[in-house]
Amino acid sequence: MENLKKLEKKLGDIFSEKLLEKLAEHGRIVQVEANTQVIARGDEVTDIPIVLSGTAKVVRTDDKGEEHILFYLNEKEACTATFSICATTKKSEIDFMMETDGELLLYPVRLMDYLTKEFPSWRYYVCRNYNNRMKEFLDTMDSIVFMKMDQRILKYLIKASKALHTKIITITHQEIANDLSTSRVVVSRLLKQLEHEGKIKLYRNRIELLF
DNA sequence: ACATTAAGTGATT
DNA sequence: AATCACTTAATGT
Repeated sequence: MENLKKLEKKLGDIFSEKLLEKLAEHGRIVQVEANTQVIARGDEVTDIPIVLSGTAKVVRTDDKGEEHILFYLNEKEACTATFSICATTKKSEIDFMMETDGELLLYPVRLMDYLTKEFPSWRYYVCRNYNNRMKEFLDTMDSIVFMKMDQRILKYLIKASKALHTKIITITHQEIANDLSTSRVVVSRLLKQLEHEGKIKLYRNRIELLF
C-alpha cells in the first residue's frame, strides 16, 4: 500500500511498524494548500492531524478577529491541543491552518484510545509533543512576566519622582529590587534598557527621569 | 593605594 | 526572569 510506504519513510524512525500499519489503515493522507483552514474553532474534531510535510500553524482568534499564533507545527509534529480535546469535549478550541503547502495525515479521533493503549511508541510521541508545547508556553510566560516587570519599574520611578517632587531620584538598584521583589541584576538590566530608550539617565545612586 | 559597595555583563537555566 | 560568576566604576578612609 502506497500510504504505508509514505508513512514508513516519514515516521519510520519514531513509530513502530505495527503502529504505522494502523495509521495507514485508518488514516488518510491529504494534500493541503497554504492558508487552508483544516480545523476551525468550535468545529467538531473528528480527526487528529499529523504534519507529514510543510508547516501548519495553530491559531487563536480573539474577539476582534485578530489572529494570534500559538505555535507552529513542522514535519512529524501533531496538534497536541487536539489530544486534550479528545479527553474532554469534541469541540476544537483553536484554529488549525496550513502555513505552507503540505501533507497531513488525518487519523480518526475515535481510535486514539486504542493507539494509546496498544502502542508505546505512540505514547512516547504524544508525551514528547506535550513536553515541547509546554516548554513553549513557559517561554511565553517568561516574556509576559518580563514585560510586566519593566512596566512596574517605570511606574515605581514615576511614583517616587512624584512623591519626592524631583526628577532625580536617589536610590540604588538593589533597593528597587527589594521593593519589587526581584533581583538587582534584573533591575540593572531593565534600567539600562530604559536608558537606551532615552527615558532615563543612570548615575551611581541616582536615576534621572527624562520625561 | 586599598577596601567597599554599586552597577554592568555574559552565560545558563 | 533569576542566578551565578565576574568585571568595572565610584567612593570613602
